[in-house]
Parts: sequence; C-alpha cells; structure tokens
Amino acid sequence: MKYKSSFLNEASIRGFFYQSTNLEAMDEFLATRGRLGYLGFDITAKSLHVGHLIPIFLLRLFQKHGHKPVMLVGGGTTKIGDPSLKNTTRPILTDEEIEENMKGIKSCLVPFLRFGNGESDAVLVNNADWLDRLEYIPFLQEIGKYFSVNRMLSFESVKAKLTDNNSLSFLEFNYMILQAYDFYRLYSDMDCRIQFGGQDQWGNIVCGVELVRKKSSNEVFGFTNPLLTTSDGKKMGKTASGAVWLSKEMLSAYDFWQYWRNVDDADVIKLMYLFTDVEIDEIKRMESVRGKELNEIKVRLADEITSIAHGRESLQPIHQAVSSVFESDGELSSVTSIPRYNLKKSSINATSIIDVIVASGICVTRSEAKRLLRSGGVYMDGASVDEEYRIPETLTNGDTLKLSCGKKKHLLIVLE
RNA sequence: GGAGGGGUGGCCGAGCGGUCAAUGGCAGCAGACUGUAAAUCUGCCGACGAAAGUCUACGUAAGUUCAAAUCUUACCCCCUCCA
Repeated sequence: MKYKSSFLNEASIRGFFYQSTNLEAMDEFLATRGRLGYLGFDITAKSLHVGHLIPIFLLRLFQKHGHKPVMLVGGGTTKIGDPSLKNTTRPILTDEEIEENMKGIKSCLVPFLRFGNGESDAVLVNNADWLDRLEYIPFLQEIGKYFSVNRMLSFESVKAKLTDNNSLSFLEFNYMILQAYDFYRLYSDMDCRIQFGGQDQWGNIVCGVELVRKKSSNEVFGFTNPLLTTSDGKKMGKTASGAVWLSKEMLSAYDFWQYWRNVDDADVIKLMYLFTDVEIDEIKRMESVRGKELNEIKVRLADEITSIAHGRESLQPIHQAVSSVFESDGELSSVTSIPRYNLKKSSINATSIIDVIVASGICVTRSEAKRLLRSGGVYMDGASVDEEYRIPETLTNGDTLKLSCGKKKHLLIVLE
C-alpha cells in the first residue's frame, strides 16, 4: 500500500486524486479515523448534476473510511459567483432563489451520504451563517490584511479572467477571499482540516490553507480531484436537453440510467471506478473486455449508479422498459417509465401527428417536428410515417399507439 | 476623464449599404452502417405556413435611405493604453 491512510489508497486507485498540499502530512493526518473534510457547493441551480458527482463520491469514500464529510452549501458565496476559470459572469440570484435551490441540493445529497450525528455522519453547513454577518472594516482588518493582491493575480483561476474580452469585477475578485475564510471558519469552529474540490478550485483552496496557517500557524490540507471529462475531452454530464441532473424531478430515473448505459466505450471502466461501490479487484477483471461485451458492463455501470442515486427499487421498472423498447417491438402499454400522451377519441380528427409531438414535449416548435418528420425519424408502431399521417380512430390492438422519434425516444399515445 | 478596439444565431467566428435568415467551424437532430458505443458518410439545423410567402433577429434606442448586421447619433457593456 502506498499510503498509510486507507482512504487515500482507495481514492487514488479509483482516480479521485489530482493534487494536494503536503501529501505526506495529510496522509499521516488521515491515518486516524474520524477526521473532518469539507466540500463546498454553490447553489446556482435547484439540483446537482453529473458534473458534481466526482467530489460527492469522493466524500462518500471519505465517509466509508470512517471520516466525517462536511457539506458546505454556499448560501453566502452564491451571492458573489465564483469566477474561477470561467469566461462568463454568473448571474446573481435572489435570496428566495437561493433558499429554493438549497432545499433541492440537500435532497440531492441524501442518497450519496449518510447524514446524522454519529462520528462519521455527514453534516450540512451554510456559509451564509457567517458570511452574511460580516462587517467590512473589521473583516478587512482581521482577514484582508493576509491577502496579497500580487499573489492573487498570479493564480491561474484569476488569470483567465484578465485576458482580452473578459472582465473580473471586484465583487468576483473577493470570492477567493471568502472561500478562504470559509475554510478558516470550519477549521476554527469544528476542527475541519481538509478541503476537497475540483482541480479548478485549486487556487481558492490554497488560499484557504495559507490563511489558516497565517492566522493559527496550524496546517490544514487541500485535496483536488480531476475534472470529469469524457475520453474525447469534453465536459461530462451535458446532453442535448441540458445537464444530467441528479434529482428525480429534473431527470427521470429511466433517463438517468440511459445516460450511463450510453457512455463512450473508452470511459466505462473509469466511471466504474469513480461512481460505483464495486470492489476494485472486480473492476480490474473487467478492464480486458472489448467490443460488444462491453455493453454488459455498461448495463452494470448504469445499474450500480442508478441504484445509489435513485434507489435499488428503481431498477426493475427501468429494465422492464428497456427490454420493451430495445429488445422487442412489443408491449409498451404496461411500462410505466415511458412517457404517455392522452388523446381524446373525439379530437383525433383535429389532432395531427405534429400536434402530438409538440404537445408531448418531444419537440419544442412545430418547425422542429416537421423537420423530424421530413427526415424520416418518426415512427408509429415501428413504421416510418410522414406529415400526412393521421391517427386512426380505431386501433387493432388496444387503445395505445407507440410513437417513436428516432431510435431512443418513445411515447405512448393513449386513446380515451 | 482622454484615445483606440470591440459587442453577430447554443458557442466560436466571418460579413461591413441591396444577391443576408446571415460563409465557415463546433455542438445538436434524423438517416445509413453498428453494439442503445465510437468513427465515417448523407440530409437537416430562427418562427409560422401545404406552399407562395410573412414575421422576428446581428448590444439598446432613435435616425439617414427606395433598401441597414453593414452608414449617423445617443446610450449601455467589454478590452487595451494614457491620466
């Protein structure tokens, strides 16, 4: 074993480790169970998405090895907006929006971490609790004096904003200081000595480590994970319809499962290490699988992640839907995870196929639906149809029709 | 405060009075091939319309013109240099 800490060993094997401050001292520190480490989130949306999964699973691992994850939601820092390595300024949210988003994010975290009062139970804190009450002059005197602007300007995360066509407002420039202050507060209030984050957070994290050292002359640690990219270098978790959300309200378990079922061959093993509880040895044995059989592993990957995120009981209906949709041209009427569209028999004559496609939300505009029809991507019960198609008033088998757009999007039209 | 450069479709980026719903690339959608993968090839890719066509759009607002993304003015925002 490379490290004294079992957590570090597993984290590095599974691909969570990008860089850290003083690794040896951190290893020593983590060799004892019950340590505290925190991860901060801004709450710009009401759900987390796949892009947040790496640090979440990292904290899950942290907890598995007997440590205590502290989840910090940025109720205060969200009002500033992290400018790190981004070329757009984030919109600033209102207090109501932040409150709303915070509820959503809490519920996103629950499936992944065990919350409670026990030694290694996760806790949730909100930096608005201290940031909202800061007073400008005392803060500058107490904290601001430790920051060198020269040094702050030298961080990669800031440099990106100092190039052509970008601007860094003073508001955003302060983000780094507040995040550093968060670390200091968590250190002094609850003896939290590790901050986790994506590699883009490095500059902010290092600032916090330095601040704690200057204020307390104690050492705290920063640990970053690699950013999640697909094998072709793109950001993961974005699809045509937007981010791959973790909350049921924003993305169904079925679609969530499909996302993982469809990942690139080259990413399967990597994702298996990161986002499943499957033992390392077992994943090692999967590494040699190539070609068609890799599909089996993708199913396993999708099952494992989905059962963590949405519960094991969500798998059965998903599998049922998958076998109906992809493996036989058969019965969809009993499958609950296929979206349905109810159509009154009396309005069939006035309803075109375009109306159904738009009303069901498959296409946003009528033009888009027409394009889809013209390119031959619309099928009724498996047969390609065009714009002229009318929905028949009497059906041969039951009261449902399967409308398919492309190979993967399906809708059940239920006549009533 | 002064001087200069810039703001174009989801993103990047051409265009600089009519032929511009706007070249090209990326992203996206559909089809072929396949393994619900990738790569490749083909078609599509502002809205409404069966179509002719109409409407809306090149930072915002006015104006010049038969005609404006393109010219003028004011304003907003960004960048660079000077104070």
